[in-house]
Amino acid sequence: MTEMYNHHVIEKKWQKVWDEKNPFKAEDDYSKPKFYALVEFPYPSGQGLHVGHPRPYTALDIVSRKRRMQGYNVLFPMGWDAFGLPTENYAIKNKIHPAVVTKNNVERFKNQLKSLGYSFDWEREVNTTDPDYYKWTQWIFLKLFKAGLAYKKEMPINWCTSCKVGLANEEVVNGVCERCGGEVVRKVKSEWMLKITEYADKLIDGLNDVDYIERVKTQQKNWIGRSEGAEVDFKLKQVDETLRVYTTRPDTLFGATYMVVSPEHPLLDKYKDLIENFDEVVSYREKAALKSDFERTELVKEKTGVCLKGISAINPVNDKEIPVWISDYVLMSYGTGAIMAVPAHDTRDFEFAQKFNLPIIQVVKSTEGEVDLTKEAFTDVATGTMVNSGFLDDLSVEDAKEKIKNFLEEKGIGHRKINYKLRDWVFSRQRYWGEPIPIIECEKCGFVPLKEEELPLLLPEVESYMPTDNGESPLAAITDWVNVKCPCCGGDAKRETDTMPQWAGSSWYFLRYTDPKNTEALASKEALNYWMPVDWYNGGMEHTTLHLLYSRFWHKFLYDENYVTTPEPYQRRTSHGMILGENGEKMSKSRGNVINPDDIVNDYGADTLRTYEMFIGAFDLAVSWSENGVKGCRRFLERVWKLQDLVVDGEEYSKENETKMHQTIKKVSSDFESLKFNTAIAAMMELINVFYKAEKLNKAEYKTLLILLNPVAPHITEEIWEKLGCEGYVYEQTWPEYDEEKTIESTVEIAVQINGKIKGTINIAKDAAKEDVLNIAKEAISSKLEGKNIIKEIYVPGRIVNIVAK
RNA sequence: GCACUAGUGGCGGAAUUGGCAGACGCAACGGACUCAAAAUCCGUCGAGAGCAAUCUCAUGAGGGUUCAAGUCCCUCCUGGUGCACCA
Repeated sequence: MTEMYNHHVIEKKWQKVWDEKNPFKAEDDYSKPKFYALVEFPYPSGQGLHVGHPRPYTALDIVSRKRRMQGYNVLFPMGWDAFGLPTENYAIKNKIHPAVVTKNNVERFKNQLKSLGYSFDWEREVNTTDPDYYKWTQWIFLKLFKAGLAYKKEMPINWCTSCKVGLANEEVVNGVCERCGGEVVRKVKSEWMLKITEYADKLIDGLNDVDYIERVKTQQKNWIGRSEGAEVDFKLKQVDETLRVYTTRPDTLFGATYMVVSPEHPLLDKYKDLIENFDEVVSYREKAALKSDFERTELVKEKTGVCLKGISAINPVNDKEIPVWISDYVLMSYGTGAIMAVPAHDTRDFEFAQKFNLPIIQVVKSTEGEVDLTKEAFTDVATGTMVNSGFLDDLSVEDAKEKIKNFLEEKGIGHRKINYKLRDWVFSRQRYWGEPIPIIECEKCGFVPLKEEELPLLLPEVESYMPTDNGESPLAAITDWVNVKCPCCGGDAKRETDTMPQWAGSSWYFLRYTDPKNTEALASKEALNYWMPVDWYNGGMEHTTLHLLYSRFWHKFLYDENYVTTPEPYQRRTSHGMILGENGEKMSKSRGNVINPDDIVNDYGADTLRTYEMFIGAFDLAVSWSENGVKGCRRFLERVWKLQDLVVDGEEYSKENETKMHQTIKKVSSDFESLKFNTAIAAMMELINVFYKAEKLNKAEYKTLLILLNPVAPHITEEIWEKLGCEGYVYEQTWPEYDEEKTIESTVEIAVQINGKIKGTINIAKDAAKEDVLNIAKEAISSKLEGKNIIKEIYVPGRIVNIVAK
């Protein structure tokens, strides 16, 4: 009898071996085939590792370990996305420097990750808060600035009227401040913006050349929201002024019965003397300022608005006078901040028109029957034909769009316009714990970038990390840091005191891993040329639209500037689902359903935790935690361990197990590649069930099992390998091959149906002729065919026979 | 609200992409071992009817296409993620 499986001893022992031998180090030998596996680096929060973290990490650890056994030079790095709000808030509350908080949190995270036995190359660890790192974050910003992609603009921020500080969206709960419950309003502030919209088309087109899961591509495209429409100028009746609108349905211009402008539209202040009810406008605007964009555009809510008295517009195609309204469902941030309303063919306009009794004119009819415009708008483009539209009548919607666009351009009252839902990236934060923006503002010279040799611009020490009560960052209070001489003219100037958002550091970290200690460049051309692109990047679905787009944008910019060598940063992108609490809800302290991975590692072992997280369910779906499931995986590993009692000599697979061995190798190999870890593990469970049934296995079979299981459970498999007296280590073995011929059983069992219902099964040779199979099948169910007429006989080779009979 | 996504036994989930629904695991139940319990091992395990062979129903609900539907189409219901200053 072999001794008990003691995970405490075994896991420590092998982690020590890996630390000393460092076998998972990525080599700088650029002649080997490379594989770059990347997981999203964590934010080192004060709570320590969450059981959600090991899910993606284990997945790519499995792939990385397998690739090494397949002969690749693998880069599988880890680092820390350590700037951020929670650390700063913790620092404010406990009066500890955020750098100290970060250091402690990183240490804890690192120990936890090491206890899980990941094959990270720790020599390439990066930390976004390290000045040697953020020097290059600032450097990229300067490049963006010099390329004209960074600019300042007045933008609204969330402002707590009671704390008198700017708040992150997350800190605003139901319109009030999360800390004090005070009222939150939008306050306008001049902020740094990055022109991601300039890369909108490239970000869409680039998706054709990468291998992302389909829903990630779809979601990115929808987020960018490219739409082809037209801008149309409407003249105001009372003054010589045009009101420009953006529309995706210029074909419906004849149906425009009123206009709506955003409450923030500049035209309102310009003509406030003309607007007889301007006080109503002002009070409406104040109410709108309290709502977020997404509250404003909610369809279910009752539409509100104010009709401007004293101002009206002229529809340019039929010269009809139409009223102008303001309403909060029109956003200043999309299009021109003004729309032409066509209530007959737009849902929101329809609701608005019904509420305020505005005329609804049909200009599109359906080719598939009557349209009832008293109930809802008719928005179907595919079956639409134009009516009541002068020269557009009888055209299809598609043709009408083309004709009216040409018409607008000929008459000079409008033009084609492509619009994006994507907005430029608000890059300023009025916070301490972020990268300082390396810009000096001089009254004479404007915005002056710091010289590159002055980077990194270090975060200065401050008394308090709390934002100041005029909405500036804490840096603004350090006058001797803020007040500098202009590098251009030598006159008095001031530093930018806003810092960068957390997204900045994570937008290029994958480049730094290729050459993390380089002091001359963000990474050397040679390193980038060899390692990039990332071959496989896994991360959460929640990062699909922000982090993934931001980092692709920066990468594309760096490519255009010739600093990186590939147009796309990531060749393949996959996503994992969340791990929920036992009750099926998101894990959180307040719900009391948080599982600490340290406890699982201690009670069951890292190998069990890894196996369980891979076995728990479909990798891309959210799953609930189950302690009993953990036990089941521990039991599986114990059974693998106890196979030691059954092993007999044998250099080759035994005859009776040969097919099963080859099937398992095939299944596990392909399932690891397609993220089906749960079925890969199930296949290995089936295999050991076969061994137990036979009450024996030979050494060759055991060794193959250990290699297949090693990426999932690296500690226990090394230990058994050693106990078996095998040479070397599992991690340096070659990944097993399978023979397709040997995965196929000589006979197959197939089902026999009558009219699609199963009536029995038959065993046939795998290559039996159709005639023979049908005869055997009919023989097998002859009693049930009696008195029936056979109409049709279907045979799907290796699958099923279906007899259609009456 | 908009975008994406999912719904299968008591539970987590499989199903070669239109071909035997429930692999594998958990829980439960019965048995062996034990003074006993745990662990372990063996067995049963979607629902209903029947002594039984067997039959009927069953993949969120309803309809459709097909020899055949968890898988394809239409309508509806419910859950998850994101919504730009959490990351």
